[in-house]
Amino acid sequence: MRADARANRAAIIDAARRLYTTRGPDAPLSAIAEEAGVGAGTLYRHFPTQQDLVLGVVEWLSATIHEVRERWLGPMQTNPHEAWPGFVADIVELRVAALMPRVVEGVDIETVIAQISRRRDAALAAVGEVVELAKGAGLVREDVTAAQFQMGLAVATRPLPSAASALVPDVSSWLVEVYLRGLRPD
Amino acid sequence: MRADARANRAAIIDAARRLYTTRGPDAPLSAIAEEAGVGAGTLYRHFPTQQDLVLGVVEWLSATIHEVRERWLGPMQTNPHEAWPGFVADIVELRVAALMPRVVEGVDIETVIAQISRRRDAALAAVGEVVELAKGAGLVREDVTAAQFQMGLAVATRPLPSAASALVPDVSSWLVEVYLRGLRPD
Amino acid sequence: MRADARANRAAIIDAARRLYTTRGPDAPLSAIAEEAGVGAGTLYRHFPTQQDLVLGVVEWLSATIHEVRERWLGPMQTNPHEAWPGFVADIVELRVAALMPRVVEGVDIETVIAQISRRRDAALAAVGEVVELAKGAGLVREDVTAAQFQMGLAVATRPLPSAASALVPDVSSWLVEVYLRGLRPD
Amino acid sequence: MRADARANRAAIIDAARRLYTTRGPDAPLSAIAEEAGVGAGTLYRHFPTQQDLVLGVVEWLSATIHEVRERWLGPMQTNPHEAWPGFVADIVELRVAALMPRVVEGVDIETVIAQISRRRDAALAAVGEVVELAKGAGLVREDVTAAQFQMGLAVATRPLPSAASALVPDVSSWLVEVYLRGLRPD
DNA sequence: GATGAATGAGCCTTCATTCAT
DNA sequence: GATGAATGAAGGCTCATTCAT
Repeated sequence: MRADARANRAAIIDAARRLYTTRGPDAPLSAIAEEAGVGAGTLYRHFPTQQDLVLGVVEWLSATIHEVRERWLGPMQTNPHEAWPGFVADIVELRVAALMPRVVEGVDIETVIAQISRRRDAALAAVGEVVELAKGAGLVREDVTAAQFQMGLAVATRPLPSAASALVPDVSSWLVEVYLRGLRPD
Repeated sequence: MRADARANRAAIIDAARRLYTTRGPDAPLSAIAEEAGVGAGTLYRHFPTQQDLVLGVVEWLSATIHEVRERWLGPMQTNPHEAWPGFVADIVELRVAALMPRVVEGVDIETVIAQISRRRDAALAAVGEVVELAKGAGLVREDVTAAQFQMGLAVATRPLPSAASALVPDVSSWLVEVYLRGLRPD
Repeated sequence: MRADARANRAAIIDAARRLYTTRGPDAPLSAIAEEAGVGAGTLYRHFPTQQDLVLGVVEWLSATIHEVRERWLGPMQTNPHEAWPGFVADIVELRVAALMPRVVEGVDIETVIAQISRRRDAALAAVGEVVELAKGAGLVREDVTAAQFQMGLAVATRPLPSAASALVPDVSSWLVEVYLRGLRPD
Repeated sequence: MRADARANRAAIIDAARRLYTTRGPDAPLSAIAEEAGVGAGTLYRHFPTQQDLVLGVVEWLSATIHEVRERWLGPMQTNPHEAWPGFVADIVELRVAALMPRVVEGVDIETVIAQISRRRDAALAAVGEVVELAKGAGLVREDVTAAQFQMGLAVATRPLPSAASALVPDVSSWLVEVYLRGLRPD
């Protein structure tokens, strides 16, 4: 039954990610369990504490960031000015920001930080490689760190309450543009 | 008891504003009542529905934005390059962003939008006057609207979970800098 | 200001009577105060406890029952068979039953009974006079007491939840007919 | 835990029925839960809305009415005059009336009526069979419907505030007698 | 005397978490 | 291992009652 368990684990992480993204950070655990197609008990078997679920989501995030980096490392070396917006778009697509609140809130931070950090550092290193190439191409100031870049992007793309978009259509992509422009050297 | 009631009303709005800013949009109403130094029933007398509380906070916000504009209109005419960062800092200080989720979420939007819009438009007009001066001084691109400026600032300064600041110290002010740089004409 | 106070007192009793009749026994005291056009404090000044309000309503009831008796005593002597249904209809109209739950529930019965009883006895005596005439005309069995008659009528006409009337239209008047028929001697 | 759940469900219905009968239609849900020996959450799992609890009680009522009909159908055929009061007493015993307010009030009537009606019609049909036998024996007028009979009985036996019985001892059974007498053909 | 604001207890409801099957 | 039922602690809200003006 090892295969079932593994599939369940993956389903739960995916469900958590989707629900946090679509329904916000207050999605009930029961909804996650249902979305994953498992019972509440199963969720707790796999992730006894919130930290564990957080860690699971972080693992998924880290792995996916590596995939993005794989995809764009070549293009960024060949033609950085053309590739850069595509890379950024793919990172934005991950909705890191939407996950962040749950990832960080309501959690014994001392405990989780240590567990997260390795994953996070690996992901940041992957992002950093691309950012370095962007610096080389004059797309990003020299003093910008990978962590700053990633965090800034996360903040800029945090989902807005739907009603906000009514006021300023497409804030998010406008803001990413402004952000990227602001990152450039003078 | 008219004076007491008015004081209580103001205390509740202030408490709501502070708690939404510090503890996030899920601050329990009981906490707001306690912070305001009133009973739960008093909160309900003044603000029977969430909309009413939201509207109260929006009113406070609108009034305060006008004060900020009063303060900076002169300096922006005299010496825009020096005044601009100070104006922005004052707007940031209002933590509009921290209030936004509650202002927009979990509320019968159709109903409240109409009531809010007049206040909001007035506030945006006030902000807009200053932004126009900034455009005149070459600090902001011509195609930026007051709504875009304000919303972008709000998103950039939305409070992060405290743990996030551990990773990138002072993200918010760094991000505001990047944002302002990105707003400039090429 | 004696006149004002008296008018307020009457307005409160009338409001209580109307609200208990229309909105049921759970009408909030604040609604009664509003219906009476006075503040909550005024209601409490006149009727410090529920008993007092109950007593007030009972007084109104007693007085009105006497009026009904005045109106029908003559006709019942002249032409009892014709007058009897009219008398019953007038008593039904008082909606004694609708008031009963509040009159009797949630009240320190030991205390209130003593205060009520004199009024009630007077009212029952008034009803009794008419009932005696009905007995003389062969409309009511000899062993029926005024209290039984009144209470039975009250029970038979207690207001039904509105949805119940959908099932059996006009239950109340049908039931009063059956009741009156059941009261007759064999 | 399927067995436990079923037992809990039954216990909740029984508790609701008993509390509505004894403490009136305003019995707090917490009291029902306690009486049933379950937590508040369990009550909500089984009956997420008031409609659901109402429906549960109606189901119990319908089933029990059928049992009563089973018990009396034979006797009513053999010896209707002797059986009739016993049948009526058993129906009275169900305290349908005590349940009625909750069954009908404070409920989205449009929604629940449809769900209830089948059960109710079946129960009325069962009662109707016995009533027809009573008509055949000259105990009930021809124009009385099963719905009228049942509703009249319900109204006549609705529980009185305890203090009312002090005035007229045993109103309920006296009233049922009068009611039955009133139902007879002239 | 009248007013209506303030209070706080109590009820309804949701949801994270545990546990029997 | 999986399931989903049970639990109980909050939180939202109402309303009887008190009290300052």
